[in-house]
Amino acid sequence: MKSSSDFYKRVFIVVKQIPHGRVTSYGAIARYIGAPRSSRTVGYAMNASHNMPDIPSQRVVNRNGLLTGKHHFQGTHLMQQLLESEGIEVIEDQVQNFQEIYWDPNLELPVFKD
DNA sequence: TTAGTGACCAACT
DNA sequence: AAGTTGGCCACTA
Repeated sequence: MKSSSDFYKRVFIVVKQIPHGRVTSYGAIARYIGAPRSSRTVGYAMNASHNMPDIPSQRVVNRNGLLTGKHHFQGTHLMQQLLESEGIEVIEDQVQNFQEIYWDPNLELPVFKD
C-alpha cells in the first residue's frame, strides 16, 4: 500500500545510497524510482530532507553538476563545503570533474522494486 | 477541487 | 552559442 509521501521515501532511499565522494543528478534519481519525468519533484522532495537525518542532499546536483539548490542550505557555501570535505572540488557552484565522480543509480544499483 | 509553485530538463528561437 | 519557454508532476493552501 503506497502512501502519498511514498515518492519522497524512494528519493531518500536512493540519496542515502550515494557513495561518499560521489554525486548524482535529480533526473537520474527520478528515473531510478520510476518517475523519469518527475525530476523537479525530486528536488522538491529534497526540500523536505532537512527534517530527515542522514540525507546527503549536497550530493544531488542538476545534470550540469551545478549546485542549483545551494541556497536552501543554511550557510552561503555550506553545500560546497560539505562536498569539498568529501574530496569533491567545487568552483563557482560548479562541481569540477563532474563526469568522473558522477554516480548513476540506474547503473550502480539493482533495479528498483517494491 | 482548482490553482499556484519549484533544489529540473529538453526543445525551441 | 546563449537565452527563453513550456512541460513535467508531487505538494500546499
